[in-house]
Amino acid sequence: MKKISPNTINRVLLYLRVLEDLIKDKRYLVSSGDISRFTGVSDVQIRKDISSFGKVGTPRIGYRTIELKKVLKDFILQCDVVRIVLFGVGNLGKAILKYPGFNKDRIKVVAAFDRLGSRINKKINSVIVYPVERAPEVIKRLRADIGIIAVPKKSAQGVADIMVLSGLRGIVNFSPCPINVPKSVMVKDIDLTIEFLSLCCSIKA
Amino acid sequence: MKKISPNTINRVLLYLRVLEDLIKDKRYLVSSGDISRFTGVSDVQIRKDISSFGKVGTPRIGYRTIELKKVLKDFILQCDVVRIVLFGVGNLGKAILKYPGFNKDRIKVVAAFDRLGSRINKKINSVIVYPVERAPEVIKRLRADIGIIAVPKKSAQGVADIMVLSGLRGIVNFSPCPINVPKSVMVKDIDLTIEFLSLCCSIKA
DNA sequence: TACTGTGAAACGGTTCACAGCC
DNA sequence: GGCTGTGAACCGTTTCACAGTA
Repeated sequence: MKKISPNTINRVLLYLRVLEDLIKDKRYLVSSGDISRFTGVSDVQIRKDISSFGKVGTPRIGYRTIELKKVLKDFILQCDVVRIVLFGVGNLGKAILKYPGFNKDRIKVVAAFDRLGSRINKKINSVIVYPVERAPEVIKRLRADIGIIAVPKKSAQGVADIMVLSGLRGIVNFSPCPINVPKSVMVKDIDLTIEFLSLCCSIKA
Repeated sequence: MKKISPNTINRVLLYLRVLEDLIKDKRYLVSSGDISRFTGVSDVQIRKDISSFGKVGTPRIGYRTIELKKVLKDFILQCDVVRIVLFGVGNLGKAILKYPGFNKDRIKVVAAFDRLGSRINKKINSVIVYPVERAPEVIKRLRADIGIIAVPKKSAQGVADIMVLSGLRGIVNFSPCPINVPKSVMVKDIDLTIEFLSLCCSIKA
């Protein structure tokens, strides 16, 4: 069992998505070239990624979709469902609660938290909004894995602290500032401003 | 003039943000160690990044914030304001239109587009929603640089085609499928589902 | 022929170690 | 001492070239 890099994980998740679509369309064979066309990843890269999990394809034929899906899933995703909690039910938070792409991938927002009294105890898309104080208790009870920070900048670190205390092991941080957490907690920053500015710079080049 | 990688661009944008805060606080000197603490980037990396733009710091003292800001800005961001257009005014689109972080960084959403009659000709946060058909004309008139795809998966490629035709050179794609565009157009995919699943996998490791 | 699998080479980015400077 | 700047070493990832196979 070797360590597999975040980059590879992302790519494999793309392959899995393609495989699921193919299987739904009753296609049972696929080549690395096909997957390349669907994902934009080069075919060599795809073969390298897959071969690191064992020999699963057959030369001249390709990969059997169902088998490949099973192999990739076993290595990548032992968890059946991802339970996430949301901090901050503003515009962005609400959009996440209503995001339609999660269901089919077994991602489930199990609770939301906010400080504003007017938002608390409401249900949004059948997710209950709790006061922040109840976070540790609720998170432990619902056994959430990952938390989303969708609060204003100045509250971000405080929320992150609560998340760590509550036992979350992964954080997606939408706030435009880096947060400080123990190394054991994985953080993924998604900073919209930086993304736009960065893209803008790349264009000029 | 050397090429500078997207990674570096992202880091430099972080430095710039820190510098602006420091200058606002009337701090005129800063060391790479300081910036490291604020951004999480290692101090050596920071010095490497900065030194690729010339010798701007002074040993024993550090960098002068105002000067450094100017140097970085000149290399990174010649554009004064980024004009973006939004395709798809659903939950996510609305959240983007209301995102508060853009103003201070001179990112401006100049127009939005949708197919739904009920959304068209409304103003959201003082941005007008046009019918998709008018996109090429409006985009050219407003001289937008970058477009956002916030439409359902099945419409994503069609919207991307319109964007390319309209002359946009950068696309931020929130839809969960890769889009096909000429190499001259820069694409940044932000796939929420993949992000969550990926984080989940990293946790298990 | 058309595909997978893989060792080797090439590349790019990060870290290290230290020179230079005040 | 404390800081910047930089060539060299290091590491991981991607690409190349090709062996192997039905």
